[in-house]
Amino acid sequence: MDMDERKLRILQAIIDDYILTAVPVGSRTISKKYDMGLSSATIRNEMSDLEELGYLDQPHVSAGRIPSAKAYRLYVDTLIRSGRITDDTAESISEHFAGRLHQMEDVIDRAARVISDLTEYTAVVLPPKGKQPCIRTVQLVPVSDDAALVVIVTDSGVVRDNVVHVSSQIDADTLYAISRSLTQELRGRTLQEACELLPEMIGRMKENQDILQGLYGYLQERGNGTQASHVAVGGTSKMLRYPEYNDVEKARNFLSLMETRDKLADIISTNGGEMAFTVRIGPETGIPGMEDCSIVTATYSTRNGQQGTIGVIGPTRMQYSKVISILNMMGHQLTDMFSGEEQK
Amino acid sequence: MDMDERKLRILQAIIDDYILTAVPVGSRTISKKYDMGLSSATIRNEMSDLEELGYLDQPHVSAGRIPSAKAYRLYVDTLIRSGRITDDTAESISEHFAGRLHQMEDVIDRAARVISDLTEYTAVVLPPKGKQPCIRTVQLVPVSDDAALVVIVTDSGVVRDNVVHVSSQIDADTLYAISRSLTQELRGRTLQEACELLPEMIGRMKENQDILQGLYGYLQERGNGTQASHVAVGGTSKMLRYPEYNDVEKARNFLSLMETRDKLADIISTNGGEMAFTVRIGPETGIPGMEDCSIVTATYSTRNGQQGTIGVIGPTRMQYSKVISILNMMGHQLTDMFSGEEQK
DNA sequence: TGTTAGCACTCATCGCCGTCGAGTGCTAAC
DNA sequence: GTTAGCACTCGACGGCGATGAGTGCTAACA
Repeated sequence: MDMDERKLRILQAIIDDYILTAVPVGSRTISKKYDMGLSSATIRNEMSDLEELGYLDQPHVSAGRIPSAKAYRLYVDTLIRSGRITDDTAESISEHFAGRLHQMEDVIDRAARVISDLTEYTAVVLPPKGKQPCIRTVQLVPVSDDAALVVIVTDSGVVRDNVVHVSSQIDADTLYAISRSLTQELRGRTLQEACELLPEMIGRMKENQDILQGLYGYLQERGNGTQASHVAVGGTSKMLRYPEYNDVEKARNFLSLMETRDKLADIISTNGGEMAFTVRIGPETGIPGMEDCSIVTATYSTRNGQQGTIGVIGPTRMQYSKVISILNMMGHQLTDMFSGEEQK
Repeated sequence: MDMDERKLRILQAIIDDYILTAVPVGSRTISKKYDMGLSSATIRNEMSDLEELGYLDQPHVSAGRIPSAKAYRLYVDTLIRSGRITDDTAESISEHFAGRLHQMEDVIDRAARVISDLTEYTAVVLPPKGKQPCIRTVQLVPVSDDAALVVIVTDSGVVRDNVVHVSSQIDADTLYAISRSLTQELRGRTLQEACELLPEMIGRMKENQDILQGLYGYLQERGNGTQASHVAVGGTSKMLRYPEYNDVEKARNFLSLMETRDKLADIISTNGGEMAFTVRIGPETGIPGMEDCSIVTATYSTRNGQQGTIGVIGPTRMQYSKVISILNMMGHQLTDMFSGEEQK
């Protein structure tokens, strides 16, 4: 026994229905609501076959069937292949970015909110990351009599930094001079390279050692781990709308996962990196306690090839087609924003 | 009939017990667990009086009593007056700030997490705000050939800024010169004043008009509203630990409130501003749907007198003494950090 | 050989009801 | 003023039968 056209149509109907209602779907429902021209008895036989094939599960003997992870997988794969992805929300997305957004974090936050609002699921957005950005300019700005701000501009166009920093009574012009020489020495290096280079420089430049020391300390910290710093999450509470999370215990689990941002970043960041989309269904996520969640992710990229990730977390019976289409749009939108002129 | 010493002691015992157990407390419990030297019958009479006085409520005839908002109010007031606030977590708090924190936002975030971890409730931290900070330095840093970054350092010691910005092919030295003259013109002004001043300057300086235009646009946006931008929240999901939020409906309400950061900021920011503490109990919060929440807030201040707020949101039967003591410590800690040397 | 009608069977859900026990209010005695 | 005793209330819990959705199987039909 194997999959034929009719089985496929029935499976499709079952999945569609289950996504809508979250209730185990029975043979009668299929034969009536989705006029197949078949009686419930026939559907029943087919459903029995589908169960044997591993596409359907039965919560208990006298309940309807629910799609298994394998079924969703098939569903999603054919969905993507057939390109059944609507574009009707296209302008809606760019509207949401109407106001000017300066900081990258603002963009990320906004994106998470928009995705969540459009999909009605929880959304996560990771900032671009990838090959280490190169330093373009280093500049010191006086903050108070004994502190200066270090601004490091990298070639990702996005400015990552500002650390504050002691030094004994230096006027603005001197600081500028120091900035110039720092820029000359460090331009084109990655942050890590700069970090390795600094000890030697500290030995060389005797004056202003304290500034360099501070810069060194800052870079060291920056290098280690804090990479996955700003994860934007939108619509955390939306998950509670779905009956599968009516259990308070489950809800708490989910929410505390959403709160530990670094774990979340790990989960969302697609290890592959090549693919436009990743859809992980239920157990495929590999996260204990998320067996009835699915995670859909897409990537966007910046001018210099860094990649960021956007993702949606929802119940396994998620509206995949809608979610994928929205992530698709949003990915393009973000890519445009980050590769276009920075002024936008 | 009025409040006497014994009634007070009984009320205290009831509140203590209810805070611990979240279960309506009966007369027998009081007479046995908190040896008052009184039989349950006597307690019963007193409880009846306390109910008449409005300090106790009865969910239904044959259940125990639960403290009313009025009772908590009394409890908190005597608590604060008597200074029953322990200091045992003092060093624990400063430990949590061991790693150097550069950005104000990092401090705020960390503070929210620490408060939440120590209290076991949801914590909210607002950044300092108050009188408009004055500009100390304006500096332009080249980002790419046709964009520059504006860094505005204010006297709050905290640097709030960076906007990116077009201009046609200017080299670093010219940018520095422009920065100097901008600093000269704008030093000591508030952001709003600067905003008003700019149109005139735009007329005067013919070259580099585009930079000024961009700066103007940025300041205008910055002035309007986006003040309450970065609210830090910690331990959102902690609220679900408490039986009063076992209802999914309630939980969702609460969580979506936590997600709309601007509303949250409104709620938390103490309008008085003078007081060290604010404790709003149940209906006192004035927020529909939060009748069984209490909000405790405290303030901290920065070097130049700006004030920030830290707060805890929990069930009305919150451990007020613990919460107040922790907020107290944390307030001092933050005040120290923001008024001390910036290097910390 | 595939489809369908019919039927017995399963099982979760719901409302009903009696029991249990915590807690109260009242009264009378100390 | 305090306490013991007692009747009473009422939510929580568990057992029970009815209900109904849904299945699997069998036999008849095209």
